[in-house]
Amino acid sequence: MPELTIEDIAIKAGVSRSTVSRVLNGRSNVRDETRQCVLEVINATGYRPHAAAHNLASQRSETIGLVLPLSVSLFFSDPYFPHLIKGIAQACNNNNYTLALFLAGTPEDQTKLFSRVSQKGLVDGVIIQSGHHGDQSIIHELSQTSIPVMVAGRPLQPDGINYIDIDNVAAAQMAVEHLIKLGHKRIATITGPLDGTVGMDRLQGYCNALNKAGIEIDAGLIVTGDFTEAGGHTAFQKLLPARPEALFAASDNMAVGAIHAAREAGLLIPEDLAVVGFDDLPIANGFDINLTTVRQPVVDFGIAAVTGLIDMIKHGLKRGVRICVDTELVIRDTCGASMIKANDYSINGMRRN
Amino acid sequence: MPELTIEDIAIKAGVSRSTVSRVLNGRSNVRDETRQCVLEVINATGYRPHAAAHNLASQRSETIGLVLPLSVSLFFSDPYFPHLIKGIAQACNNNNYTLALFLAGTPEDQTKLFSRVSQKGLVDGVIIQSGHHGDQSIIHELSQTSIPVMVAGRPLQPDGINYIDIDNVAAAQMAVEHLIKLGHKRIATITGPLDGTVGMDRLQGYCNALNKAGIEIDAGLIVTGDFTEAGGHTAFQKLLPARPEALFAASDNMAVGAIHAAREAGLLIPEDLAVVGFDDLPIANGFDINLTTVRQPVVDFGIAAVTGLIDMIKHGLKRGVRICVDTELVIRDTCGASMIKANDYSINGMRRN
DNA sequence: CTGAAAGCGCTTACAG
DNA sequence: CTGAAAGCGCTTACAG
Repeated sequence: MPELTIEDIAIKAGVSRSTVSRVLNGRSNVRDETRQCVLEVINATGYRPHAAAHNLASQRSETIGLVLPLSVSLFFSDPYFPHLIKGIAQACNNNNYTLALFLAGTPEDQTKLFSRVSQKGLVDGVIIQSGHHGDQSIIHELSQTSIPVMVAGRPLQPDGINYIDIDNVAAAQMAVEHLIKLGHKRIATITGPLDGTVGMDRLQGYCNALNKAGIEIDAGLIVTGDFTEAGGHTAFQKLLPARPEALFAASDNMAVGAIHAAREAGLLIPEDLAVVGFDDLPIANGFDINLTTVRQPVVDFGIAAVTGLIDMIKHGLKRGVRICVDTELVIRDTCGASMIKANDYSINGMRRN
Repeated sequence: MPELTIEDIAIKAGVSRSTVSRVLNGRSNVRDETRQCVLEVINATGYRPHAAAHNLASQRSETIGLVLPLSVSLFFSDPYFPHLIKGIAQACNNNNYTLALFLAGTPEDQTKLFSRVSQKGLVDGVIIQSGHHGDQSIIHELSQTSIPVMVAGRPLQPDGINYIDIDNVAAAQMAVEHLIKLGHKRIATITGPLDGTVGMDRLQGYCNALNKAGIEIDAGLIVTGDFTEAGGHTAFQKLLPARPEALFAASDNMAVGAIHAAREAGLLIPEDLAVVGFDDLPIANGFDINLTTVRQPVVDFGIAAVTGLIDMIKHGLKRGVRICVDTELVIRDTCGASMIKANDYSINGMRRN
């Protein structure tokens, strides 16, 4: 088929370009009969407007950029990111936005990224994943431009920055409080990397729960992990001498690794070791483990990030927006029988301001 | 800073818009002195041309689309995809292309995808991941448009289609031949899903090797897996009664799962079971397993896909292009000592036509 | 080597 | 409710 323009459609429909444009953009000021006629021609010809022409004339690219900075090396091992991307892609599709992916592969990429992403006419808004220290500068640089930015995950210095996050402190606290209510005292934790807010916050939640219960914090029960299964395996081997009776792992991957390590050491789950994880991603780890864990709705998280961003794109840039997505404790088999219902623990209400 | 246009730069540099445009696009027909002067103004002002205006006037979007169809559910569990995306993103960055990601989340997405991707002025070319049967139609539809398409992985009906792949048959055959040379006869395999070419081809390679060595194929030694660690674990439990002395797993994830299952059954690796995997992704599984495996250079694969696509974008659409990326057998500890050097096995030369 | 001018294919006040 | 016209910010033959 020949490359049709809006002009061709106008002629075929016997109207002006303006009218075709109005129909295309769903404006209301078109007579119903005219609209039908134009739509018929569009459907018959399979016409789709030229994206670049539309973008130039309307000064909107209908494209959202997703920036994954260097430090997101977990991109390669953590199923979190595919699910996040799924949510973001889905929300983009539903809102007729195109998703542009900016993945920093090298430090040079990272520096070039800013100039590419902030090019006029390329993206209408940006979602950027918060990582560790090295990525803070690009977050702040982007947030200072005139283009709307939503950060996924609380950045280290959140002042004036729009971000979406779950309440990692409260979620971790609720997980550990569950273990405490079951009567455990020697509760260990395998943390995430402590150079990012996620790892820090979940450790804070662990400490809060112990403090609140009047249990002394024992450094021998805290080991730093890296969110991977292998990391959880290694970490638990380090914890073994401390003889924990319960474990809060800051990710399901680490929980699974730790459980394997515990079983290799002859421990029974949950009899000898009660375990709570964190994530509950849609595609679980399989195996024969039915993990009690904190569910974070990653896909919905991605959708909410896009929705919040589009809101700014359409209604004007804001600063200091915070979106909090709920988590929920999902009680399964790795903590033993329990009378406590899961929804006693859910953190209520998606809050925004 | 104000939104500068090419006009502003022209005025500041005391030249015409045409000349600024030539400098921006690296044309040679500009006096050196003039070029320097323009570049200085550009650097001083931080000017970047408006993407949409450039796209419209030049009829190039400098954007590549990556389509991940529905069936790529492995997207959520297989580290293959992040690495592929890394290679693609890196090559896009290096060639100053933007990467647009089209991820089909639902069957409705899948049908809408075609119309979005093929919109004029949006992408200059498309890379689409080959999956199983359900995705063949979108591959063929896209390949029939006037926009260059490169399929990642051989599609089921490859006629007239451009694709890039590794030689899965030869690679699997080389892995199994290694086991045969080590003296093994009862060689099992855990395959990938058999509704895609990857799983089919690696099984074919396994069969080829056995046939060539005059070893009878025993259906009891063949179990279908799903490329995941948990799947490999389950699959090996099914293989146990058949008492294999060696195993070719069609992915490293499955190999790791199988090794865990074997150890749980009291088998020693490699003494009781020699294992070869497939993938050797940059970020391995950790653990204490030093896997002998077939290395496929996924990142380079992504780069080659982009390079091949850009070649078509710049030098005209082609049909039936085939790019083959090399694999290599990497001998480590899971097959026992061996005198055979790894590079005796490499499949030589990146071939193109 | 450089500039004036037409054109890329849309959108959007403006006028009616 | 509809159309003529200007404009979005570039690129690219064409002429010199």
